[in-house]
Amino acid sequence: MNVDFSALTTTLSQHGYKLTRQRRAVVEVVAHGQTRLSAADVYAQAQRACPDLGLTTVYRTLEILAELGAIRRVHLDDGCEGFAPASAEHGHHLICSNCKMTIEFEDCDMRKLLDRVAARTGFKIEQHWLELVGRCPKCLQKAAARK
Amino acid sequence: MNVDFSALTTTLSQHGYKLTRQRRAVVEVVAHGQTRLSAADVYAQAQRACPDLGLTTVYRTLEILAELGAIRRVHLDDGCEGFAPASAEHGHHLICSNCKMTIEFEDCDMRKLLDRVAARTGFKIEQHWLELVGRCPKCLQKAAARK
DNA sequence: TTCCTAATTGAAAATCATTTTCAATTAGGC
DNA sequence: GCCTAATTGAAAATGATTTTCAATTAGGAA
Ligand SMILES: [Mn+2]
Ligand SMILES: [Mn+2]
Ligand SMILES: [Zn+2]
Ligand SMILES: [Zn+2]
Repeated sequence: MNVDFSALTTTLSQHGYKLTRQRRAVVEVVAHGQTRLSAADVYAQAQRACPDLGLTTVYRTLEILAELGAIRRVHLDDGCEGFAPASAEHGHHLICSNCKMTIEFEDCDMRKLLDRVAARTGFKIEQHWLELVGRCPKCLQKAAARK
Repeated sequence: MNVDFSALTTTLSQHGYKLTRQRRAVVEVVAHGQTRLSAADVYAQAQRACPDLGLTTVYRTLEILAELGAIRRVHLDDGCEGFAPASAEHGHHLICSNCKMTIEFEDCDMRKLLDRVAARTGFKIEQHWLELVGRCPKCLQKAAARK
């Protein structure tokens, strides 16, 4: 389900990127991330493994990872909420509105919908962008128990 | 298809907001907007009707309009791209990747998709967030003519 | 209409996230 | 181990958005 740490570091070097201590630390955090992560989040977590990490490097590394398709931006109503691990080439994210836990899902059969909108508007649709927000099982359980 | 100017000003005052010259100018621009608009875009256009308009007021007014559901944020891969008029209570946007022309569409029958994801993940899905990107008819035509 | 007041305004300052710059460090091919 | 281009972090720059605050104003009350 999650991005694999060593697969990612391999990908990085295959693309000519050096495997620095800083990049490893960032990849480590991203690969095991269970929620969407802002640059600051990643910075805070990765610094434990790599105290002399700079926020600048976090930004730079996240950009590389996004380019490689290992992470994807996640948005909510009020703006960009950060990045989430992306294992699937074409995946979408499902975010818990309470704890922000984030899951990737792949099947998104929207052909009919897309065809309909294309026919009606005359657009040629190139990409779609879908995000779901809801309550994760844990948060549902907690809410139920509280009553 | 578009948001109605006078309907919007009425809504504003019904919600206790004063109808200032500045707000009228912003609403005017938003109501007739054919593309997604950033605060700076709105500022530039609205200033023609209201030269002493301040950017601060544009931000404040856009926030109110978003609250009232008259506009909706639009995102692209690389971040928040601004606001688009939202006439439908539950609508989504279709954006031309070339000219940024933006159209709202309402039908989004995703029940099956949502049910499937919910069943698989255990999430209780509360909202979905869908955006389509493609080429608008005009841009398609131009591209075809160029060959 | 005129008055009054709370809401609204714009300029300037503050804030906040992100990007750029640049000199020092370092990964990894040789 | 050496060398060099890639990488790094601190600090400065940038750019968008928000806050502050004194002056203005819309619109209800008289
Ligand atoms: Mn999809
Ligand atoms: Mn929908
Ligand atoms: Zn949760
Ligand atoms: Zn177009």
